[in-house]
Amino acid sequence: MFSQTAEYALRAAVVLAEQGRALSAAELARRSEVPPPYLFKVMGQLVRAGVATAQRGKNGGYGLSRAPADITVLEVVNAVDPLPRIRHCPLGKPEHERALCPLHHQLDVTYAQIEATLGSRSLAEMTDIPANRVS
Amino acid sequence: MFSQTAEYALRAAVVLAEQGRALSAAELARRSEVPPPYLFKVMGQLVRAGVATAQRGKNGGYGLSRAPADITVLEVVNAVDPLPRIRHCPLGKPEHERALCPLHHQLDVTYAQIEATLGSRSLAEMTDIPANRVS
DNA sequence: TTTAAAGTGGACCTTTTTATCCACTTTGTT
DNA sequence: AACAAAGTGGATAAAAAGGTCCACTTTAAA
Repeated sequence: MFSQTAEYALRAAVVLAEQGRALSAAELARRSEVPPPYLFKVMGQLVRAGVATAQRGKNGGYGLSRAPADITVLEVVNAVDPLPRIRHCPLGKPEHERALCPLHHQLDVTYAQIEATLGSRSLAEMTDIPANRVS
Repeated sequence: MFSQTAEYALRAAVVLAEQGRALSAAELARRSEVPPPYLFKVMGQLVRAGVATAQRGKNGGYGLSRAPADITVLEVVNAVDPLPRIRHCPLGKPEHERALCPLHHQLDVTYAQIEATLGSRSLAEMTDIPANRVS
């Protein structure tokens, strides 16, 4: 359901949130267990989406662009693998142009639910710090 | 998010629900706009999952194995592309063996939500018959 | 009982996703 | 200024998903 890339992006983001500081790609890859060469790809997407920051050159590394409490799980997922929404019936059906057919409406409602759920959870809540843990 | 195969399976199932009778593969493919050769693959999975029935030989075709009101959207999705659930932390972390880390717990909660939502909707509700339509 | 319609299963091809590698650029340190 | 650590971008490879094809079996009807 969620892609492997989304899983990697979330792991890396949560590690950065837990550490509270920038980490080199090598260290971030080790801690998040993301294949090191692939981590560059994933982090590049997070940087372009404005979720992470990259520092090039010696002593460089990756950090979060905002406080963990201000970054949602949804933002991370959307940076690498955007949650789809169904705006038009996949079948060309003209009678479904204005209102989706019941099936696609239901699927879209389901996507909207996922968006709402993940959009209401911050990276801070995903760290192992017990105070932040929510059911 | 939902795979193309799941989309095809749902379309075909809803068409069968709307027609209320068995349809040949050719006619089902046409009405559901699923690539005809691929429809065999998809329907084979629905048959094996006990959601659809196949009649071979002359005048054969595909039908639903139960009344549309007794088949959930979840069953159709699970037949071709099972909703994953996270039971163990994808990282080997021993400290997460008993309780998932907050991140994977949250992802699993999200999957559970999707299951609950799709499990509460029947194929009958996905037909274009207004009486059945639910927000 | 032959025939032709219709689904099955397996091999195969294509596209997308996942993953790797390397030449290049950036930048702190000496 | 030179060097080396560290991220970037593009080419490439491997694996999975999506899609096609065909020889085969089943079955109703003539």
